[in-house]
Amino acid sequence: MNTNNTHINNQISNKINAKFLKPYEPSATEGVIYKKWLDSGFFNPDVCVEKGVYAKDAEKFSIVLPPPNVTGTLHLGHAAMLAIEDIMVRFERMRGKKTLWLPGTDHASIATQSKVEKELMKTEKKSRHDLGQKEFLKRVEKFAQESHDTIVHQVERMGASVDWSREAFTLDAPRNKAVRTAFKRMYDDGLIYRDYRVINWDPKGQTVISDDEVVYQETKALVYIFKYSADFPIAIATTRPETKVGDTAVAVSPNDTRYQKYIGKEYVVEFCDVPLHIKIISDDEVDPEYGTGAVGVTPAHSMIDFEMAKRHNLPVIPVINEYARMTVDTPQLTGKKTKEAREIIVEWLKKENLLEKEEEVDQNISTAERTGCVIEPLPKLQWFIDVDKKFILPKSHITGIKDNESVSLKQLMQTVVQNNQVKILPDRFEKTYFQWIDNLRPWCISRQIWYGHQIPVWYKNGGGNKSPKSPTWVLDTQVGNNIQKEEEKEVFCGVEPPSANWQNEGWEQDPDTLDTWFSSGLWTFSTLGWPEKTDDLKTYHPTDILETAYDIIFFWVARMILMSTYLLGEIPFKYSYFHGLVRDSKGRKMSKSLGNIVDPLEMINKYGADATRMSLIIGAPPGNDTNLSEDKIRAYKKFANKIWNASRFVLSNIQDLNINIKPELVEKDKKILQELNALAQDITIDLENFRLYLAAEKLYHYFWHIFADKIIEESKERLVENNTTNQTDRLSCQWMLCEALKINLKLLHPFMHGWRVLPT
RNA sequence: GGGCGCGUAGCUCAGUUGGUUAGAGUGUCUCGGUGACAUCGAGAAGGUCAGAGGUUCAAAUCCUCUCGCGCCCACCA
Repeated sequence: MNTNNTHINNQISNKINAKFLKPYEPSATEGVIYKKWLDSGFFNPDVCVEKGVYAKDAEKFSIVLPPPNVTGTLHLGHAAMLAIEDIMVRFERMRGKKTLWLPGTDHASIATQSKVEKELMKTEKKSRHDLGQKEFLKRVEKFAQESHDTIVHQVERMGASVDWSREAFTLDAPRNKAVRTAFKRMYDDGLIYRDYRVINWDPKGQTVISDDEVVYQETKALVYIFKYSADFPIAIATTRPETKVGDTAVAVSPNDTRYQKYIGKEYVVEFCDVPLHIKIISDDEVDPEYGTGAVGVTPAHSMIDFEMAKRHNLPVIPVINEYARMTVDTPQLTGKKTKEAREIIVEWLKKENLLEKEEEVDQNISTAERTGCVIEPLPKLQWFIDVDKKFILPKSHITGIKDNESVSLKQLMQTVVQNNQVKILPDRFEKTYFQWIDNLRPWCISRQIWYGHQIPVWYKNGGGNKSPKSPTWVLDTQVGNNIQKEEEKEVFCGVEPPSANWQNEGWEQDPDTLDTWFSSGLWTFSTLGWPEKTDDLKTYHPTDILETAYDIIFFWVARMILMSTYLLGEIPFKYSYFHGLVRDSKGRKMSKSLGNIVDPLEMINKYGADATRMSLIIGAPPGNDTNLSEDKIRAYKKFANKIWNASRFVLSNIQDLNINIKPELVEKDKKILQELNALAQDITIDLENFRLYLAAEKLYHYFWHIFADKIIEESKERLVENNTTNQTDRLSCQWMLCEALKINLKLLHPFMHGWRVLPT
């Protein structure tokens, strides 16, 4: 900033009599400095323009803070994120750009709700249903508020120069309006639709989750090869015998000579006292080489089988419910847990001599990200976003896509990265990104969670011509009936309810809430006031950099690109910079169960925020995981102390220097300053190219091993006061030291916020 | 099955587009000094840069293969 030279000069001249504690005490300095900055208002670009810090028409630079979940406290990953972004922001601010770093928090629906549920069960032995929705939500909001306050405090302690006046929350009123607006628009374009299909059900969380929230875990499983009955011609294999009571077909490969003769035939068998009607079908999906070359088709409890059933018009018979218990109507199975049912059926198979083989295989079992519970695929009516459906994009700022062009969301997501409008750093993650899009299926966005944005859709009995897609191929099963009922209802989707008096007119709002990533996807522009046409939106969007951990590239980064290109016709950010995961000193993931979580606040208290920041920057190129040890943080506390003491030395040796009159410099000093300016150039280039880790390391090395070890050491002789023989040299040396220190501190400022101004 | 990354000093890791004796922190050893700094200074030991082959005047860096480790994605019952 243009004020800084005067500022430092004043500090220097005022310093003489000031207390200059030794050793350096970060806790005594950092808080004071941050407070000064907060009070100055310089974190707010409007204030900066007002005070003339930079011109009204200065180039802008904007970053939105990835909003931390209000599920508790920040961890070292957040600290790394704050450090990196603060460096970027302070660097650009110093270069005179109109800089905005917009903070906020995320309601993280399912994560927050399950956290509170867990706590409730632990302390009061109650479920959320025991409390009721209203009371439960009160508890969640209270918890969220407390977490928010903790997080804000931690962000401040890190020294993050965010503009608090613009703080946002993914579940506050303006963001809710944005969510409803986005939903409505997608609904009208036919991109959001309601469909009946097999989804990922989390029996513990009692909600559906998206494909991305499924975590695969390698386990050993038993595969059973058996026949439904003694006179059934084909043996099939399964790892889940309990689902077989829901089978409606056996599928074989169309070219499989072994089974040709059976295709099209139908069998009625009694399987573990359950009557089954099995049709033999042929489908390309079946691999004749694998297993017995024949697949038992369970349309209700397998996504592949469900699709197969669709193609062959097979009945869908659900036999497992939301609590992972059997619903099939036979005394020995009804109400049993799936695991128990499996044992019963295997026993029955053995008894009937139908089990041909049993072998152990490696299997990827799907579990829910948040609860860890094994996923139960169930057929359900849910809301989805269609990523393949074409729609008209009215206004496009996207290279290669014209106004009013017909495109799909997938195309939009692919185009902006392909044409480099959004650059992904490090670029190897581009491959990951494209691979994800290629495999992308409809995004399930509805959740049976209480905490979140309620779906802006209302239903009314009667009317009913706006019904969702009819699953005509579903037979008259229990679930089929439910669907029929839903279908008879009139559907209204709107930013606002169907009428002011909707409750009394028989309308009911959809009780489901939205996937938390739906609202996160809007973050770059919902925070700037969208759907309102605000100045902020005009000035700061698209943002310049989105900086986050690589593990949310799909959840968040891709969804932001989706939402922004669709709703605004423009990219959400120009660069997507990914940092790695912060692991413990042995390279393990930090987790509660391992007890190796390092609390950033504790490190800040012990070593200072600047030391903590430096330890997270140096040796951490984009995208690489870093192992962090306390030793490393301690090392940078020593560095802070070094800066402090070097500054003390310089200041106490230039007391008789008139800093307003530049003396004639000797060659040696000219050269030193030239070299330092070259370093400044070099570091600027590093920062422009996101090589923060290199810039920080170079600064560290220069300050300690060149400036302190060489330049200051060599200056000691030259500074001797009674060295009257060469006053010119002494004066030159003084000036050089003062100048070099100032430049060093300026260069250090983005990294170590405590060194913006000299301590008083 | 597909993709990505890693293997550099005892330990944890840097090394930007290939270019002088390969660096940092930490640890070890010797010495110094308490008027910037013991959260210190000077110096030392310690690396066939996983292995093999290739490209090049020149390779830790580029290419191929091998070994070891980690991660992500995928509807093989």
